[in-house]
Amino acid sequence: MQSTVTLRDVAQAAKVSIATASRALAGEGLTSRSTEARLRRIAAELGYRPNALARGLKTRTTRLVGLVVHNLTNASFRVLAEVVQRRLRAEGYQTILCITADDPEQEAEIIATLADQRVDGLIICPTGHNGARLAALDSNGTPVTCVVRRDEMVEMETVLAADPEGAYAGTRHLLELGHRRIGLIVGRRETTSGRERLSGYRRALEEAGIAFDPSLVHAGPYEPETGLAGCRQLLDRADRPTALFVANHESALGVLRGLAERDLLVPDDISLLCYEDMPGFAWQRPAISVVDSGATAMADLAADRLLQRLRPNAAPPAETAREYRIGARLIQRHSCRPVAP
Amino acid sequence: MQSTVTLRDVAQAAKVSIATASRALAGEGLTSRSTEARLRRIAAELGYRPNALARGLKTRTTRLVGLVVHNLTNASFRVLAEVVQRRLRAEGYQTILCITADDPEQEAEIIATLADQRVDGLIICPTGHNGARLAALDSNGTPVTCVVRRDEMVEMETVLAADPEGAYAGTRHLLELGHRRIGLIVGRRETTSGRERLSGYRRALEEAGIAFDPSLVHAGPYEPETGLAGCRQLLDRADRPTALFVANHESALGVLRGLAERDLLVPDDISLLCYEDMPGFAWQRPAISVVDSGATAMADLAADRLLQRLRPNAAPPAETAREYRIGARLIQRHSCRPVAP
DNA sequence: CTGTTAGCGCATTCAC
DNA sequence: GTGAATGCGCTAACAG
Repeated sequence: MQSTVTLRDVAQAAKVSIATASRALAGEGLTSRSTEARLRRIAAELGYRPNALARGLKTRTTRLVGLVVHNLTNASFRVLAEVVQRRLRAEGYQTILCITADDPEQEAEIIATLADQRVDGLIICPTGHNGARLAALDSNGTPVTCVVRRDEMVEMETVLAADPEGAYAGTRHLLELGHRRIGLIVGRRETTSGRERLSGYRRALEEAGIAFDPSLVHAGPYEPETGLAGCRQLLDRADRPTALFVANHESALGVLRGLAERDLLVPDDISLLCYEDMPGFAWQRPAISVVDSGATAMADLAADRLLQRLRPNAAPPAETAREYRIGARLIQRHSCRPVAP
Repeated sequence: MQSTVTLRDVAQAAKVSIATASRALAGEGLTSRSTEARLRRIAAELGYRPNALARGLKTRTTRLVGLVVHNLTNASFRVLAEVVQRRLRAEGYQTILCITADDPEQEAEIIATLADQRVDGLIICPTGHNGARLAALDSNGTPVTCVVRRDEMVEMETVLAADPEGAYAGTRHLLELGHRRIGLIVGRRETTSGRERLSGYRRALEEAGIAFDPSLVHAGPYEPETGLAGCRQLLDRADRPTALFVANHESALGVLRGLAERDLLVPDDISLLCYEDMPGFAWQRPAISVVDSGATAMADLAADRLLQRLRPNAAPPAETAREYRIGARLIQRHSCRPVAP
């Protein structure tokens, strides 16, 4: 039992006022060299640690930031959590991780609680139903940075993947290999990524002069089951697609399963391209080609942006919130092959 | 700009003292029914939200708990993060998630920072090098619950998987299918799980009257590479094992890869059993049998234990810290088969 | 049942 | 360069 050594204890031990102690330990040359050193030593000996609550109450800054995501299963969120956490800690911030399950009500409650804790900032993948709350927070001086999804209701600093371009590049790649019937498994239209990836796919087809065939598209929730269902649906067609573009990342497992069910070999029988890289894809046999959406870069940029606005000096309130896009990259491995002539 | 409405604003608006306002909103019948209702209404109208910092400073309780894990890649940690987060939030606690990367120094810093924030409690998978700090925290009134790994240096409440029994059960299963040469890929001896799973494996062999052959064991860090290396090593033997028990969970990907390299079919050419279930295993083709170490149950129990000690009434300081074990379960899918006669 | 008074631990203004 | 005093927002005695 030793804890709870306060600034006053340090001051008493050093026979100075508590104010001096505070200044010495702040260490910005507000005290004499000697007392500063002395106080520092005594504080260390006593094991003094400033009470973050008291400090926060006084300074109105907690060095806490909230990170709000839908889950930790999705690879992007996982990367986001790890990267943001690390980046912020390097700058002396603690990360409070919260999970909304993509539920607006939970999200609302979480935002409120985070505000109660007086977090200094917030990085969030919004559900899209609490934009007003986020905007209020932001304009009250708590910077909010959105990631992965945009909240359509309101203008806010947002870091997104370049999904239209990524899906375009992926489809294009397949097209260049000679594929004409490309099945697409994608997220629902209600989500930014679902919509944007579909649009990239369509644009690539159009440019290639291929008519868009809605029956080649299977949209569904972000779950393996979607992949399995989509796979079956597409494979049951008389004119089976020669390539599958799995642009709903969580579906990949289901698609792999569906392909195995039909004893279809990748890439001999069918080409396979996925969206969003993850460790499993590279270890797969054959290793699966992907459009890497750049989760790490997104996380880093989100951290950068927030950190930037967190710095005391800066803070031009909002020259209209900017949107950032992280470019996608095609990573060719061994799951795509030219269509047989 | 509306924020920062304080208790005083509410009190003034209601023309009562700030203390009365506090009591009314606390709502434990310390005020008259009518004023309570009135204050509650006014507070809502004004959008009053208590300042968690001020409250924490006063009450010495923050409803913050720290969750410290090595990473978010490991399935157990992911489950831990999701479950603990959800369970605690249901009880009004926020979770501060921190990642140590299994590095004692980072861990030490994290523990200190968490203490600075005056977290009410801590759930941690310890590196094993900061036991003293954890013990100090605990005996200072901040309950600490360890999970997944035990800190050998010190007695503390700990929730672990029943790894010896799990490994025993898994090995036993393979034995009962007639396998005699069972390759084991496992974590390093320095880790609790590495040691314990190895011991379970050995015990099962002994009971079956089979001599332990160290060359059938490949121990290594928790990475896919370990699986690949182990797989190659074991498969290169003249007397190739007829079954592989992958008890270092992260290695599974590498093992799958290694098997594919050699064009070995599971379960026809070789049986495969993994430790720790994860979504991918069930979706694999063939679906992979596993010893489920019960990550969810562990997370729930850890949350239960901490919550229990967080309740105001309870707190018999420490009748010698207890250790809990979550039983493992064998889940049979389609990756194991009797050895050919 | 309600108001007054005192801090929680710290940073900071104002004197000296 | 240092000390005394003030208050951040809230809860908890202590009176009335």
